[in-house]
Amino acid sequence: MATKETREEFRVLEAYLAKNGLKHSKQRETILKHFLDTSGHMTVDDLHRVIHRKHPGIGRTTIYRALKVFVDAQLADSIELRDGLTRFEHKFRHAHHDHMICVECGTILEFVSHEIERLQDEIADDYGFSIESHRHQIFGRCQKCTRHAKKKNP
Amino acid sequence: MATKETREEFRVLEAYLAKNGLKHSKQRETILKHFLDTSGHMTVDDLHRVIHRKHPGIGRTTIYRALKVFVDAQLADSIELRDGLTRFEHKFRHAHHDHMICVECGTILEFVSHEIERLQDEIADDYGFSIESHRHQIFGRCQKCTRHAKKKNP
DNA sequence: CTACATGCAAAATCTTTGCACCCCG
DNA sequence: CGGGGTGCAAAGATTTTGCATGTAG
Repeated sequence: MATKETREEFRVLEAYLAKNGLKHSKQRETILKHFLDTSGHMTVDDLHRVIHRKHPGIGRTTIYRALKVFVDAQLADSIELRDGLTRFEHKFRHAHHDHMICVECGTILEFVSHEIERLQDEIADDYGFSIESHRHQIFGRCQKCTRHAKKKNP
Repeated sequence: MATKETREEFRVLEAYLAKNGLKHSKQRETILKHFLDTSGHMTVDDLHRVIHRKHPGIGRTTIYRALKVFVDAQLADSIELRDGLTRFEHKFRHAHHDHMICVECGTILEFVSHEIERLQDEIADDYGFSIESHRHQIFGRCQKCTRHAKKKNP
């Protein structure tokens, strides 16, 4: 587990707080630590569960608010799949990508295609549309679940 | 406004109901008529507002349930943007497409790119992932709103 | 007559807010 | 000390469910 000192993300957060007249707080630091130490695409509940074990004093509300700050500070990205839950992933030094989601086991794969991004820009251009962001999600079955399905229903 | 008789969608619904042991109902027919006569990407509330004016007896719940049936019957597609509302669009004889959403005025443009779909299939293939569906949404400013923005902040 | 359909109200779910209290700077 | 931060409970918002009643087949 990386310590506070080894992670530039803490400095980024401090800088963001300072620039916006916000204050440092023990809770936000704790939440950031756990956010960074949790891999993948976590929901507020995932994070709350983990944090609450060690820090029963930190409530869900604070986690919601902290994550909003992290997103604004460019440390986190929020993504929404089809289950109504907002998930968060690391953004700092994590290049843009899109997602493939297994409807069977919930695994989330990341993919990038500069080709697709280029075509997307072209299309937007044709419409005179200026892109601000996008999301491209593919739902289906991952390799493992596809194999299982074949075994069960050949 | 097309009448019931001129629209094959009613026959598709009947067929679906029959095949699944469901019953015909006046309400579902009314909802389908208004769904078909409403263009674009409507929320349950949009539809309810319109229908309730003429048929105060039809409640939101019934509209929710009817739309679920329409989706199963392949007459409608549900889409979710970023505002937490589920929208519905016509699917029957309406080819697959994706969406560009103006964050300023809410306009929704549709686009298709066989190139992108092909690349998408290729990528999924590389991962051994079998696609079931996808959504590709581009957020930004439409031509009109881009022009306005330029005028205001040149 | 049986099973599906409907409509109201209540429940469920995720997220945001109000408010009193706390703590950083 | 003043203004942001926190945490609990309550409020919001959208969609689903329970239940008594209606009605298609």
